[in-house]
Order: sequence, then structure tokens, then C-alpha cells
Amino acid sequence: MADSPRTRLQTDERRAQLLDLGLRLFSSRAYDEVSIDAIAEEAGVSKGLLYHYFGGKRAYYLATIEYAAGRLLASMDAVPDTLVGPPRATAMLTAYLEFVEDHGAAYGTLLSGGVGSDPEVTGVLETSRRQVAARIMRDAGLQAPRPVFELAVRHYIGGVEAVVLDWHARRQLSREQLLAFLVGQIRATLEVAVTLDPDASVHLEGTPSLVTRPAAEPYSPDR
Amino acid sequence: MADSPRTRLQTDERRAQLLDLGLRLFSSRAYDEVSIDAIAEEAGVSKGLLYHYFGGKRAYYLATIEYAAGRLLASMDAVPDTLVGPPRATAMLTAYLEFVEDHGAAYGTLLSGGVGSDPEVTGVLETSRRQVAARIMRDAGLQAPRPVFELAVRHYIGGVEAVVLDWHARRQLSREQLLAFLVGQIRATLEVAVTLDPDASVHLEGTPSLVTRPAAEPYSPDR
DNA sequence: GGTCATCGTTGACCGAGATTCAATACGGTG
DNA sequence: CACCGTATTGAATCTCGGTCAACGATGACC
Repeated sequence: MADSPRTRLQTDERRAQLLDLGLRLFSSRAYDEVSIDAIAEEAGVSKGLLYHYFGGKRAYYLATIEYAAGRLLASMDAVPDTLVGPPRATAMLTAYLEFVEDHGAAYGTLLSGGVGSDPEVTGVLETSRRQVAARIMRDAGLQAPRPVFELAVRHYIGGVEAVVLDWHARRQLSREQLLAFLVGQIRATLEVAVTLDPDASVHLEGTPSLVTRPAAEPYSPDR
Repeated sequence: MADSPRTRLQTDERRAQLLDLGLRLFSSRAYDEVSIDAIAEEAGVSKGLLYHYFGGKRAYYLATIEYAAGRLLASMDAVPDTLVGPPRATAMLTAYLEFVEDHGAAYGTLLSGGVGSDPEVTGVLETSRRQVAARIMRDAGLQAPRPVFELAVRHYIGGVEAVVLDWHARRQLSREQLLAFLVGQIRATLEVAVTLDPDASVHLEGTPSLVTRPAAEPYSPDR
């Protein structure tokens, strides 16, 4: 905190320190409620240094998001390979929920809003989502790209983000209920995808199947 | 465009003009890429006038979102009551898609990002979503508040937003495929909810049912 | 047709905060 | 202990949202 004036650090150290701080600050307050001055002061560092390390405020924010997304993905990848099927899904989602709980509003501020429609920001988020989607695809046993399944998984992830955000804000349901829904939902979503793309080879083994007639004639809208 | 200096309009006209402009501007560029000066110039009006009509930039943006959300909801409510079941869902979703196509990036910028974590902005969006959710609940025949179903519908809406955004950006699938998925998905989602809350009375009649054993023992996660 | 009040409208001004950059000094090296 | 590379500084600048007292178009009233 109260350093001697001008403490000189290794580039990596300083960068890491600033990213941790960014994660903390942008967790509790919105992008434009956090001024560069505030960040600099909190870090015990001059304003100019932030510009030296990152190109500007926007870029700093972007780096913070990438950092956060990386940590989230890492904690999901920490789930052991031995787990498969619904227990695996449960473990992945638990890791997700824990990240959200650990970082409080960070999740909302970082992964769900922040600067908003800035192309670069949404780009980082989209990359992160794509990586999560890849995990899900892999665990479902899909190899080749299947547009319908990509659609389905994208829907699922979007839903998870919305629901988790809501759950975090106003705990209507228990964590167990939330998990039960989300685990059931991923299966159901993949089953809908199978209905529309019956040729894809997915393995949906695992306890709770809702489907008994896999490839019913797909419903097609008027026109 | 090149008006005589100082054109005086009725309050309502001017306000409507400014809202339309806002919708157009915030559609193509992000919130803080559009300066008050730019808006004023584009409108052929002084900066001060914007402050007269709306309290400030944030409030102006907020009003624009509310305006857009209102139009979206209105177009969904234009679906005739005579349609029920999957055709109704299809019609609602079609209205949704048409709104998105008509307003191009507006949808992405306004309903999916914008200022981001600003409480008021997310509040407006959340209100809008809640109204859509209420439509879905009604159409599903639910009366009393059912937390599990609220969760499920929130998931669905979140997924729809994500998927439609993606679809609009990079047309991977045909509109028909997208609709088929989304119509199948709402049913599947409600079925998952029924699994977790079997007492709720929903009517899921309509062509494509995936369920044959409605209330299987719900899967419960470890711990 | 002229005068007057109303209020839609203006534009110069202010302050906060993002960005720049030439100067500074810390820490390792000889 | 002097020196050098570079991490670090902070004052100057610029951009942009926000304020406010004055202006003038419109319509009412005589």
C-alpha cells in the first residue's frame, strides 16, 4: 500500500499485479465508474504506468477480461477426465458456479456486460464461449463440425449465463435445483439437436433420458 | 438535413425524431463511440436540446432502449390469439426474428450490450425479458409463479438471444432450421422443468413431444 | 396587423477524466 | 562507485459530457 516512492518491479510481476487489481475493481464497479486515476491510486502507481503496460483504459479492461476468462476455463479444465456423463456435467457446472461466487459481481460485470457492444470485448467473450462450447462438444462425442449442434450448444451456454447471473443476483432456488435443471437441460438440448440432425453421432448415455423415440419426424414451421 | 436555423417542432415530434435517430445511431456504433455532439449534429439540433428532452446521454440511451423494447414486444403481441401451440411459438419467434432483421445491429447493440452493467440499463432489459417470459408462461398455461419454470424460461430466453445474435451475424443455418430448433427447444425446456416440478400444470399439447415418461425420477447431483 | 408571453432552442463555457510524452530515478552490471 | 537501460513519473493536453443564461419562433389575444 504505502510503498516508498517509485518501487521498481519486474515487468511480469507488475503486469500480474495490475491484472489482479483490474479483476477486483471491475468486479464491483462498472467500467466507467472506475477512473484511471482510481486504478492508479489503488495500485500505488502513476497513471502513466497503466498506459505503458496496456495501451489505454479500454485495452486494460480487455486484458482483464481475457485474464478472467482464462481463469474460468482453467477451473473448468481442472475437472478430472475420469468423470463422464451427468456427473461430469455437474462438476463442470459446479466449477462455473464457484467461479461466479468467488468473483461476485465480476462475473456479471465482466462476462455479461462491461463495455457492452465493443467489438473487441464481445470478441473476447465469444472466444471464451467457443472454448466452453468445444468442451461440451467433445464430451458429447462430436467430432466433425455440426451447425445444428453448434446452434444448440450456443443456446445452452447463453441460457446458462442468463440463469446463473439471475441466480447469483436473487437466489430463488437452491444450488442443487439449479444444477439439476442445467444438467437436465444440456441433455434435452442435445436431444433436440439430434432430432434435427439425426445423422450426427453423439453419445447421450447417462442416467436421465427423456427421449425414447430418437428421430421423430422433425417439426417444421409453416412455410 | 440542412434546415433553416432553429426549426421549432412539437415536443412529441421532436422526441420521436430523436428516439428514431438514437435507435439508428446506437444500432451501428457502440455507446461511447457515439458522442453527444455527433448525435446533435446528425439531428440538426444543438447539444443542449438533447439535455432538454432527456436528462443526459445515459438517459437518452435508456429511453432509446425502452423504445426499442416496446416496439419488439408490440410486434410479438401482434400475433393473433387464434394461433396456439407450436404454430404460435413459431409466429412469435418469427416476429422476433423480423425485428432483429429490420433493425440490423440495433438488436445486438441495444438488447445485448450497450452500456453493459449499468443497473438501469440492465433493469430495462430485464423488464423486457420478464414481459416476454410472461407471454411464454401464459401460453404454456401456467398461472401461479413457479420458480423452476421461471428458471427454465429465463434459460430459454437467454439462449434465444444468444442464438439469434449469432445467427444474425453469421447465417450458418436457414431461418427454417433456426425456427425448428427454437420451437423444439422451448418444449424440451418446459419438459425438463416439469421433470423437476411435476405438480405444475402446463399444457404441452402440440405436435412434437419428446417425452413419453413424464415424471421420471429427477436426476440429483452428487451432494 | 401588431404586440406579447411561452417555451423550444441555442452555443459558449466548465470540469472531469482519458491520453501523451519528455523527464526522472531505481536496480542491476562492470 | 559510476553507469546504463528501462521502469516509472506527473504535468500538460485533449476529448467529451454536462450547464446555463439568452435567444427567437410560434400562436394567442387585442
